[in-house]
Amino acid sequence: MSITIKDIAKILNVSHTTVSRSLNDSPLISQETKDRVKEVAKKYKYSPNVTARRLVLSRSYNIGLFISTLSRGTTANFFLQTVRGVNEIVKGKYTVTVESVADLVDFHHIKSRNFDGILLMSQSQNDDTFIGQVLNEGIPIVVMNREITDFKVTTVLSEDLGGSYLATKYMIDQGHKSIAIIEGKRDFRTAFKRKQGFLKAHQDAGLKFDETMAFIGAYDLESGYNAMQSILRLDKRPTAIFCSNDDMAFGAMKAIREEGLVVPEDISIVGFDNMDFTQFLTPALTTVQRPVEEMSRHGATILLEKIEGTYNTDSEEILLDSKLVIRDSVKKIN
Amino acid sequence: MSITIKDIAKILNVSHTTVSRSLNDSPLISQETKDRVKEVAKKYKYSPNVTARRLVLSRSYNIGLFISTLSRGTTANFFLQTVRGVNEIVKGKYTVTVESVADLVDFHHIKSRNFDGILLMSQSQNDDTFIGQVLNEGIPIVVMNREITDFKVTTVLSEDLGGSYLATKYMIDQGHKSIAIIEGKRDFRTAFKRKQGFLKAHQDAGLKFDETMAFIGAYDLESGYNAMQSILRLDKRPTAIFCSNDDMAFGAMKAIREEGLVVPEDISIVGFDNMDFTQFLTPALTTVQRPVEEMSRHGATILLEKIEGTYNTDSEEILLDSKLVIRDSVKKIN
DNA sequence: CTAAATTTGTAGATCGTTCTTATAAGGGGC
DNA sequence: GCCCCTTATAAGAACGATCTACAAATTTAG
Repeated sequence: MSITIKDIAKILNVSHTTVSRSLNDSPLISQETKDRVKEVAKKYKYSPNVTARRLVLSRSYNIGLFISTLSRGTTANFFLQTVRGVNEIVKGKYTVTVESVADLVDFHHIKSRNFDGILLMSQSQNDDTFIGQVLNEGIPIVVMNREITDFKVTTVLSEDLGGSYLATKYMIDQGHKSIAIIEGKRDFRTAFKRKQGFLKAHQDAGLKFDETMAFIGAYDLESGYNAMQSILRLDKRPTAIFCSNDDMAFGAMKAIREEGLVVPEDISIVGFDNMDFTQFLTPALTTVQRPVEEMSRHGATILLEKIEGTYNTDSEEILLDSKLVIRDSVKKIN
Repeated sequence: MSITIKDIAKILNVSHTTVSRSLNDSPLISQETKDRVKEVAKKYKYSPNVTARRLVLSRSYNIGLFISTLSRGTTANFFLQTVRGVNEIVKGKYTVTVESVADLVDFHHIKSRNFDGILLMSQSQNDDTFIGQVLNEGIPIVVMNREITDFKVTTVLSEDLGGSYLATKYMIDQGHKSIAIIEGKRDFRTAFKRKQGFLKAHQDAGLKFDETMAFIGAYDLESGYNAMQSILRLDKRPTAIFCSNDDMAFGAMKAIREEGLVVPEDISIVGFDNMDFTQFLTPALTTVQRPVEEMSRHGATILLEKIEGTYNTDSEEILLDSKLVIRDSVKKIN
C-alpha cells in the first residue's frame, strides 16, 4: 500500500538499515547519503508506519486521557477545558485516547504497551482502583484535580479548599452570618474540599455553622434548583448561599426568582468555577476561578517529562491557585 | 515483559500457531486443545498485543473522532454530547482518539493504517480539505452535523433548516412581524441553514425580511450579548429575536435586562439547541431541540457497520428530527 | 488391508520498523 | 607491505501476532 523503508532502499540501492538510520539522523551515516535518502522519502511521501515502530520499540506513542465519568457530575465546560489543555500540549507528539473510568468494564487494556502514560482528571474516589491498576502496570501517571492519599502519585490540584475559604470569608466579611451551602456530588473529592474551606472560614471568623444548613447537590443545574427550593422552605432562611459550583448556583437562582425574591437584595449567592456564563447571569455571579485548563496543561507537561525521563522534581503535589472573582451577587449587610 | 502466545506454546508444548488458533476459536483445532490453551491463557492473564495484531492485519482498531475546532464556536455541551455518544457505541471495540481539525498542522498521520474509520463532527466548510484527504486515503468516514455537497460521503444531519423554520413560524404565529436574527459563526454551515429556515418561514407567511435585521454572532455568550446591544440601538426595534443558538440567546437576554427591558413582555426571544440551562433561564427559553448525542450515536453505529462491511443502505444522508420546545420567552401579540 | 480423506498440528513467512553484529574500503603508522 | 583504526554500509534478528503451506496421525472407504 504505502511506501516503506524497504522500497526506498530498493530505489536507492542501499540497505533498509541505511534508510532507517538516515531518516533518524544517525551519526553513522554520511551526510551525502542522508540527503539522498531524505530526498527520495520526500518525493514518495514516505511516512513511517507507527504501528511497526510501536511494536519494535514496545512503546505506544499514546496517552490515555481518563475522566471519572462522562455522564452526571462532569460539567461540559470542565470536560472541554480538560481536553483542550491536554491537546494543546500533546498535539502531534502522541495520540490521545479519551475514556471514562466509570465506563471501563475491565482493566484488560490498561497495559504499559497501550499507554506511554496516563492522565487522569479525577473527580471521585472510585477512581482509586483504576489508579492502583495503572501503577501496578508501571505506567507513568499524573492525577489531576483530586488529592490522592492512598498512593504515591504526582498530582496537580487547584486550591479548592482555599477557593471556597476565600468565597465564604468574603460573604462573612460582607456581614453575612447565616450562610447555607449546596454541596457537590457525594463522592466527589472537590465537594468535600469545598465544604472544608467553607467550614474553616466560619471557624476562623468565630462563627458556628449549623449542619441543617448543608444541602447535597449533584453538580448539575437541576440539583441546585431543588436544593434551593428546600432552603427556601426553611423557617429561618439564610441570607447567603455558597454553591459548590456555578451550575448549581445557576439552578438555585432560578428557584429564588420563582419565589419572587431577588439576588442579591433578598438573598446573596456565590458559585464556584467561574464558567463562561456566570458573567451573563443577572446579577453577574460572584464565583471562584479555578484553573481547569491550566491544570490540564500542567498535568500533560509533567506527564510528557515523566515519559521522556526528564522529570525529576521531588514535589509530588502541584497546587494551582484559585481566586475569587467578585461580581454582583453578594449584598453588603450590617 | 507480558506473556506472549509463544510462552503459552512453550508451556503446553504445542506450536504458537495452535495457541493463536485456539484463542481465536478456529475450527482447525480440537475442542480439547482449545480448552487447555484457554485455561493456561487465563491462568497467566494473557492478553493479546494489540500492536502486533495491528501490524500483521494492517488494521488500527482505532476510530478517529474529529471536531472542527476545540476553541471558539464549539459549545462545551455540544462537545460533551458528541464524545459521549461515540463512546457509548464504540466502547471496548475500538480505541477512540480525539482531535480537532483546526489544530491539524498537516495530514501526515491521516492514513488508513492509523484509522479504521473516521467520524467527523463538522461545523465548518474548512473541514472540506480534511474530508478530501480522508476519502483520498480510502478511510471509511461518516460526517455528522453538516451537509456535504462536494464529496459523496455518508452524513448524519439534524434538521437545522426545519428547526429554525418551526421556531420562526411559531413567532410569526404569535403575531410577531418584525423579527431580528442573531446568526451563528460565519463559516459554520449550521448558521447558514438556520438562517435559511428563518427566511423560509418569513416567505411562507408572506412576510418580507429586512436584511438590516440580521446580525452576525460567533455562537458564544459574548457575541450574543454584543449583537443584542446593536439591536437595541436600532431606531425601530424588532418585537422578537431569533438566536442561532442558546448561548447567544443567553447573552442577548443579559443585554435586554441591562436595558431595563423584560423578556417576553417587551421583547421575545428564541434559541436553538435546547441546552440544559435553557429551562433555568428566566423566563425559560423557547428553543429548538437538536439531537446531538443521537446524531453522534447514529454516526458511530453507521461507521462501525461500514468498517465491518455490513453497511449497505443506499441512503447517503440521514436526517434526524429537530423539534420546537415551547417555553416562556415568546409573547403572544396582536 | 491398502489408499484416500479427514483431522490435528507444525514450521516458517509476514507485517515495517529498529537494533545488533558483521564486513568492506580507505588511510595512516612503522 | 602488514596491521590497525576509522568510516560507511549491509545483513539479519527481533518485536508478537496471523496466515499459508505442508506433514503426521487418525479415520473411512472399497
